[in-house]
Amino acid sequence: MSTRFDRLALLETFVRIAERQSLSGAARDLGTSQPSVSRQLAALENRLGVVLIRRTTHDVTLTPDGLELLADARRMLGEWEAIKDRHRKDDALMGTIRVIAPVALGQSLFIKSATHFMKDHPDVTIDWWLRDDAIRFAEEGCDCWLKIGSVPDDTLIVRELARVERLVVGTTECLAQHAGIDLEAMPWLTLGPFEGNRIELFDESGTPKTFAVTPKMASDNIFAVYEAAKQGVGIAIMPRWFVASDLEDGTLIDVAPNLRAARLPVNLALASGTRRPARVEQFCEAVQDYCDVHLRVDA
Amino acid sequence: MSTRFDRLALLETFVRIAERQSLSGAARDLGTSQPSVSRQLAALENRLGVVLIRRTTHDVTLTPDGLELLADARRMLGEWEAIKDRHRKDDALMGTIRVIAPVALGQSLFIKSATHFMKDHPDVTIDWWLRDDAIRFAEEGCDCWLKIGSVPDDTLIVRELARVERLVVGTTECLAQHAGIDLEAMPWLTLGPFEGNRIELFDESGTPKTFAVTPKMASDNIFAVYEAAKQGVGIAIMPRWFVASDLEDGTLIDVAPNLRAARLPVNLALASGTRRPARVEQFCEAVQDYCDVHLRVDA
DNA sequence: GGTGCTCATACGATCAACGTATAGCAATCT
DNA sequence: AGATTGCTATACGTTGATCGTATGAGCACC
Repeated sequence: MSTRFDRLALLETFVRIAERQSLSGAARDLGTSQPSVSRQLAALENRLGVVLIRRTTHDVTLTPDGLELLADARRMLGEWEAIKDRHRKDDALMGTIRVIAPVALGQSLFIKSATHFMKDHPDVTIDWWLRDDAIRFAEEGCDCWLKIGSVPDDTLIVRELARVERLVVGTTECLAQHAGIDLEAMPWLTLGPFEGNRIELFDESGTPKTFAVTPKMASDNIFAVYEAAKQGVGIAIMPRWFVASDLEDGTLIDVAPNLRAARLPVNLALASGTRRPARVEQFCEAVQDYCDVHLRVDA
Repeated sequence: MSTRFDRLALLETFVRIAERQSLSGAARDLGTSQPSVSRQLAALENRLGVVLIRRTTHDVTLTPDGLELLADARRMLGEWEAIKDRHRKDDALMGTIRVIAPVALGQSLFIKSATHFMKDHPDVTIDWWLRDDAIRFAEEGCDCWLKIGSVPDDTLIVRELARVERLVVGTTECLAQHAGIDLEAMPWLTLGPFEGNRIELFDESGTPKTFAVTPKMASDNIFAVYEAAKQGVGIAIMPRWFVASDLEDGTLIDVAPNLRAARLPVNLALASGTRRPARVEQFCEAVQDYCDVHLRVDA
């Protein structure tokens, strides 16, 4: 019974059901009928001898077994894609890439890399989700996760893209206004997630110096901090790439050229598995190349 | 057209064809008809848009694309098995495990581990191939490769099972016969693949001493060397596990207790991939456990 | 040159998966 | 509370893809 389904298709509809949290929704996505989806799910469960999805009339939830399968299914489907891609002579990529990136980086720096990539590959769609909270990689259907700082999930493959240099910047007006004042006593603009009221900077030799500051403004949004700094409200620690043009035209200046904040690693995480679809692989390379140019360690 | 085949089944028949080097042979194995196999292969080639197997009337050869696919296909099929196994509540393993082992180890030490495993799991079949020559892992359909010395293929996952201690042994008669003679001048029985006419031994401090010997016998078979040593023909370097019982009952004795040959690593290699069938995983564990008991570093 | 094997193609037959239609059910709306 | 809407599971007839059998063609070995 039901031994004639395409097993990969079964996994495909299962993943779709899990993502849409609905059988009929998945059917619409897949361009088929709801009974067909229902049958396929039943067939998969029969083959594995496990209930994957607990379904009430209005609700659909994955069982622990289903959750476990979800990651495996996604990986296998990716590998099949990779097999297909591998034998394509023309390198016209297609399909969709799902990326999760931190908001700040995702709406400014990396989006440029992504748009370049889409221009180069017209048939590629990118799902570009910007989120700062920790993600559960196994549950989200994500091909590529950009993250600042370490990646907590050790089932993922991690590639370090860069370690961004961070420096203290402010306007000349602001500095003139507080001339002669200790760095610690300056009006600081701090970024929530990475700094508290204690700021640590390193001199050329790498020895740390901590400053206990009372921030004039604290924000969880780097653009807000950036704007405030440009308005001359205070000084802030900013990544060099973020303020590179401002440093060039003098809008902002390097307040403490001999002091630097700790470099923040920017990582790229991928689901494990030996092969990935060509579009994912090439996208990662493109991001990496972009970082090598725009986030180079000595830039 | 032909979009209704089970893609994994397609891969399955492809692998079978590649292994049997024949369409009709694969058909016999799979319990189906030859035209069906022919159609499935054609369907797979159509889907990938590549010729996988060049077939004449009497000969069947894989194209480079086909060879490339072979490894990927095997991995994917293994992962599907793993998915199935993972959800089996009963831990009754089944299926067949293909193992390639060196002749000497495979016919004596490891075979015991394998038979134990088969007793524990009645529905598991083991293909037990003993070969000393280098194998092309990608081409052979092998789940688990036991090997002495390093594994040349870096696409494989390698686990070191043990580093076997090797010592110089001989009979008391043989020693008495050549009493007072230099170790170098003794009648040596050497094992081709690992020793030439220059033998290197290490003292307790680990400093090497080389001996230029003229072997009384050289063989590529450790059992031949072993028998010759037991007959008192000469002295030989033997792994401790191989002669453990002889050392206990005095049939052979440790000729140079302060000298040891270099420990030989025994490795277990697996095809890469994130998940393997439960039977493979458990077999590897069983082998590992067996080695920990019978090949422990200090034994 | 015959024989034995190979793989590819042609042709009905079968049967599994499809879509449509229906029943049952829960939550939300009126 | 009753009506409505959306959901999933089952029943049923149909379709069409895959199947096995039969056949054709080609190479190798005797």
